Amino acid sequence: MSWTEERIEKLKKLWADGLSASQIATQLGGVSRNAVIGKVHRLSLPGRAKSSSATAPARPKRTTSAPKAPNYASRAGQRSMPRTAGATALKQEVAFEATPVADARPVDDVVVPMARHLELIELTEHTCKWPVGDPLQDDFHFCGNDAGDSGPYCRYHAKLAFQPSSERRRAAKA
DNA sequence: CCCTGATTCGC
DNA sequence: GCGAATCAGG
Repeated sequence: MSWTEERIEKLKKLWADGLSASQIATQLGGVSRNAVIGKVHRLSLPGRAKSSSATAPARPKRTTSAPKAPNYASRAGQRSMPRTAGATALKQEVAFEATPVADARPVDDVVVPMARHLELIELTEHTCKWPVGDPLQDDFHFCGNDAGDSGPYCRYHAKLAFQPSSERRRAAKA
């Protein structure tokens, strides 16, 4: 995909909201987190403030014109990207109010890539059991994405549920 | 292991 | 301009 005006706007918004590059990439769809970061740089958007390092610490620079055998066995086979299974895009374009108030987000689907909208009875031991919506509401459902074998949640929700990571506590509402 | 952003550079 | 590969760090 290419960087259309709309997609760039979305990128700016999400980046400004403090979402991680991978999360932005997931929501935009069709791009990797690297693409997002690369774009952020090209747009000259302010990156994440780093204490002092990470920026200009005399790097060895990558070996130019060198075969550089990529013998990174530990890095092989673990790309990330197509987490979207034909899911519908979020209702992004819609609400784009000019309200200066920044605390009126739905919270629940702000960072959720997609959901299979499974009902309780449809859950299996491999479906993400992350609840979406209000259990007291009729439209309550579960994420339902593959939760693998290491937990009750899919990768994203496992992150949101556990470890506050290090950065952004915003989106990770209780 | 998972993740984060930052940088370089071939395309 | 784009983004994969890579690096550096949590």
